[in-house]
Amino acid sequence: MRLTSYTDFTLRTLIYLGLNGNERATIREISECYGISRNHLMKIVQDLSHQGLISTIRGKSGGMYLLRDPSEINVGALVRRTEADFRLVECFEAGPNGCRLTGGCVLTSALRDALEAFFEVLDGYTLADLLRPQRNLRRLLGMNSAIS
Amino acid sequence: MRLTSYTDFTLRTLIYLGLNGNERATIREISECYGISRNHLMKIVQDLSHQGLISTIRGKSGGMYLLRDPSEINVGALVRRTEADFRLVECFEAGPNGCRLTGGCVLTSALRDALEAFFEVLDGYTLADLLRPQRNLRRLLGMNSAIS
DNA sequence: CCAAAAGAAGCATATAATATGCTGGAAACC
DNA sequence: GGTTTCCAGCATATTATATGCTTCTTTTGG
Repeated sequence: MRLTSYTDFTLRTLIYLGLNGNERATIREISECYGISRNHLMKIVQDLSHQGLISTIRGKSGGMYLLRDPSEINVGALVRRTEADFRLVECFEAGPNGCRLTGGCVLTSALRDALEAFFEVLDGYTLADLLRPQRNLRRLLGMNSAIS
Repeated sequence: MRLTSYTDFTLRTLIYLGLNGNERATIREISECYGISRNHLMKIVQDLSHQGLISTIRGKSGGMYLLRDPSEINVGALVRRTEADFRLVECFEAGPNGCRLTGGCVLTSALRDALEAFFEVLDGYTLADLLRPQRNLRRLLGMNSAIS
């Protein structure tokens, strides 16, 4: 019962960019700030770019920045996308080799409901909510105290 | 975002035993019925035994059976126990190498709330609820139509 | 009493998902 | 033109989990 670090890093990257305002941030900069793998972050950044959430610019003095207002980026929707595998139990996919109880078992629907409840909570948050303690977060990341 | 098959098998074993009434069931019997590993099931059975949910009897004509009424076995409580690792994201454990945002980040509490919502749904179910379509389930498992 | 059936326990190995690394390429800027 | 940065694909490492193996103890039926 855990999310992938892919999801974790996706959220943290968006937080970074949200705090960074209009400045461009590079993959190297973010990966070093959080102490995470540059390669891994690269794929995350590409996904965010394909989703239209950020703009990436190559070359010297390149980098990335948020394309949308933080209040328009919903956390639940984001996690649903980054977290690919929601098969809580084997029987979620009723294949030919599935559980013999498939079709009569209440457990599957109970777990689906529980998962839905999980996401409904996250649906109540946007990136803007995560950025709320802005001054404090910027300090924690060692950003300049002036907000752009 | 998935549960371990350990949790899955635990629930399925309890369903089997619930349907099996007062009869003794062996590990071999259950593992063959569901097509799962006997070794893995052995550990699950031992855990269930240690938790006091089932009684196990060694030797010829041995086996196991439920000790408690299905309505007293809560699904949420069960999953909380079998699922050991709830560290949704790295920052759940605020170690020395943790995320730099620890302490100011709203994400952690959002995820905790979401996890709580997940379990609250499961807390609403007992094993008895899972056994409700009893006749149908017994047929799916190829059990005798007479209920003990 | 003995042999077979069944669970107990510990350790070793396999599998699969995920994360990380590496190499080469292409765009943008100075 | 060279350096910086993102892009893309593939290869490897890591980790959690699941499975397998061996030996032992208990129980019962013959």
